[in-house]
Amino acid sequence: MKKGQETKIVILEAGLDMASQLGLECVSIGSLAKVIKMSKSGLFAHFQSKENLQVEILNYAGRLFSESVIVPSLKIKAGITRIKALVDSWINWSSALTGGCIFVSASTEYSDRPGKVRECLLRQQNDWIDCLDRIAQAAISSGDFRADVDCQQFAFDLYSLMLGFHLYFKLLDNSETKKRKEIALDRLLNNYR
Amino acid sequence: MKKGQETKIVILEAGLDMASQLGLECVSIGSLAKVIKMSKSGLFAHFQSKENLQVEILNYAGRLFSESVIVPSLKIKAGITRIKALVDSWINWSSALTGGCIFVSASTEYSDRPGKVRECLLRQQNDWIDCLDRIAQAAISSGDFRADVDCQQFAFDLYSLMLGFHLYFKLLDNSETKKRKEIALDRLLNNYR
DNA sequence: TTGACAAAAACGAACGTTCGTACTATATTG
DNA sequence: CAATATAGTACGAACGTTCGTTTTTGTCAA
Repeated sequence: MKKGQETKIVILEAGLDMASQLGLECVSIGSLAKVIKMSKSGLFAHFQSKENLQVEILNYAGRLFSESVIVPSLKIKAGITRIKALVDSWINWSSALTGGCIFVSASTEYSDRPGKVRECLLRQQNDWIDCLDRIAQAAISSGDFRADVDCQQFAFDLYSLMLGFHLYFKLLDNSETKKRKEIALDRLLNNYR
Repeated sequence: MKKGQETKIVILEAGLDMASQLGLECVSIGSLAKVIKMSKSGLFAHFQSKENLQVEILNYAGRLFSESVIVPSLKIKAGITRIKALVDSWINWSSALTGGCIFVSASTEYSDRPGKVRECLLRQQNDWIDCLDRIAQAAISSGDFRADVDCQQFAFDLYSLMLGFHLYFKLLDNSETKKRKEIALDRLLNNYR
């Protein structure tokens, strides 16, 4: 790999970390350059604009999410087992980040900020919901879910649950959060069985 | 009311509006002053610091939320009727804001930002969860909920549902969101009945 | 393996603007 | 007339971005 690509990865890694703590909008080129000990202008040259940097951080996070959450769970037998594994790796993903999940924070940050960042995020979120839909379909095929299950409703229910978990876990630091999540998930799955 | 108090309300109103679109951290004193057509320094004098401004915006939002969501629903007969009314006014609350719900965005913004703003937000969120808990307790007393219902779990479930609704509604602009919410709410209530 | 050389990458300085905050002075209010 | 409220000006720092220069890298001939 060429030198420039290596540097870019270092930048994106630090950028993701910073975005997870402060939000994408507060990732400043100056502070990011300071963290990885390079010059503002040298860093800037890799992206040509702050907006591009933000989009690339988001895409970098998307690749990581795919690698550590989606791909592994698709290797597991379809159905409830897969869904539970997915939830586990999903939680690990957001726990691994210094701050909160970047997709959660970006979703609130950019719901009213037109531009490339918002468009990128929207694409990612819709893809993710489609992915959840397909996982529910596979659960129908495997016989774990009833045949008449509304897969888009499943996606909504599961995503909602994870958002609740994220709030309780990251902001409120509630000690019973894992238990709450477990109960809610069991109830959710029972409703579709 | 004194002149200063009137001005302060104008500021907080505009500040809440801006915070709902851009997030509390991006409410700048300069841009806010421009919006309400007064000088930066004149506006600043009301708060002595940006942090105080943010805290006051949050408390202003809290008072509004209490007036338009909590108080009205407590006037309704306890139980399922009250809960449904609460959800309705909760949705109206976040629809009325130009951007998203300020509590949702602030929750992700300040989960890793120590300071007065975070402390204020934490207090509000814990109060709100306690409020949901008491509403569930009242539903038990009224006979709508089973006696063994875990009220804190109810709070978690309902808050999760609302967070999902908020994401679908504000970012994804999903046309089926209201239907999804309705289905999830009915299922939630049935589980506690 | 080395030396030369072009391409790529990183740098430092500066641009104009905005940030939050601190002062002092002028208007407005009670 | 005193108290309160608003305006004006200035500050140092940080913002994103541009520029020209220097350093580092990869390639190819010797």
